[in-house]
Amino acid sequence: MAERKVPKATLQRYPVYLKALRKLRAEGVKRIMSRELGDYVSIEPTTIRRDFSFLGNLGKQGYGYNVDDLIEIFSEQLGVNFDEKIILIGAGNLGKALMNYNNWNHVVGEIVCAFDIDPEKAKDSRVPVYPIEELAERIPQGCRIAILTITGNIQETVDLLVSNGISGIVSFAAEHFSVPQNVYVKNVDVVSSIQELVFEANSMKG
Amino acid sequence: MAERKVPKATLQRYPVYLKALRKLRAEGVKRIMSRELGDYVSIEPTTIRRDFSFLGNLGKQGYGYNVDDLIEIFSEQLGVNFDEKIILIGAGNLGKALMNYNNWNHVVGEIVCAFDIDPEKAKDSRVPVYPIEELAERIPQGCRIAILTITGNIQETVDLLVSNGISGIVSFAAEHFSVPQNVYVKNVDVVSSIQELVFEANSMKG
DNA sequence: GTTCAGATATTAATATTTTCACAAAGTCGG
DNA sequence: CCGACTTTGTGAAAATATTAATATCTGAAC
Repeated sequence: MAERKVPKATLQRYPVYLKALRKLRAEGVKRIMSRELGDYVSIEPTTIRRDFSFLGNLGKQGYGYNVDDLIEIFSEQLGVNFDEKIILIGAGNLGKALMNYNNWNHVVGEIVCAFDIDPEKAKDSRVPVYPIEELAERIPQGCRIAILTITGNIQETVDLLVSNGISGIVSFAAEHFSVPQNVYVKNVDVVSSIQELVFEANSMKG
Repeated sequence: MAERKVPKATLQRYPVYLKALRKLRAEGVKRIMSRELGDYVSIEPTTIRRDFSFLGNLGKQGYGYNVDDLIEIFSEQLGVNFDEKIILIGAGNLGKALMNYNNWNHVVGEIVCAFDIDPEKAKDSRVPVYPIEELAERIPQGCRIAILTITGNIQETVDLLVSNGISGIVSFAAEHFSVPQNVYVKNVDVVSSIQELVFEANSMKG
């Protein structure tokens, strides 16, 4: 029952659950039922139960789920307790905003250091900023995940990251790039998001 | 053949195509086949052809697609030529970074103005920042899309936006909120994205 | 104890999305 | 201008994902 492959669609909802559960716990909720949680995050209770079932028998019939237990399991699964070391590529406006993002630690590891073509321009940052050429020597041991906020030389930079062991990239880059099969990319792209919304809005009108 | 409802999954790929096509054009590519484009963006050629088919007969048999034509069509569909007026809610670190984001204009409209609880703190910004209470009177004519970068009072703020005609929200907020059926929300969440990557990375290991 | 209401876990049914397979249509070299 | 070749567009099949239905389990009340 556990250990089955988690569907992609399900995986995308896990962080939503974790966020909601944390919020609920902060409000003092100790126990929750799939229906309540469903109302809270706008997801069908049935979908929630199935999503949970991939991680084991998390609930009890006639009772629901223990909020603390769920948080622990999801935290584990989503890397919160692994203290993931993350590097940031690009220390411009956006990069700085990400470095200063509070609530970052203890949620999904931390940004350990940053790299930029011009490290001087980001002197007042919370983590060390190194020149991009020093990536190979400066990259932390076991680092798998990079956040990309640069605007030029994307493909070249991505190739460099991949050849240095990065297997997950969160990209803010407007430009497209290619990666090998075993590397995962999540695009965090405001422009694309807006484009989707515009398309939706326009098809409503028609 | 056109005018059929575009599936959600397809819609999410349109911005990917547009980005890739722009890149290809910049490289001098005039014409492309679904297989090539598929290699480029890691999407099956068949999927690409079907995605395209919702917008009409864009290609020619035995030839492929004209890159310029595709770009024009996608730009149109995704609002690039509509000069969409966008408002920004929250003028903190992230909000400022978004305002200063270059390449913003001519890609999907522009941020016209911002709103914040404390407009004073963002005096040096590129667009006017108004107090959130003035939203109703300051919101631009025909504005449909808002970017949300605030951390508290989410639901209340969202309700205000919706009641003032906003039908699309790009949210950077960590917290979940509810919207009516006819309002679309795209969540842009770095932390969630990283969590997904960590989960993937961990299931690779296992 | 025993019963019963209530909620999960899971099987079956439905809906959506992707892929296959191929006819139709246009290209391009000669 | 022809005809072999290529690539699209699309119905049908397969694979995924969601929802409905049901069997099963829990815990509290009596």
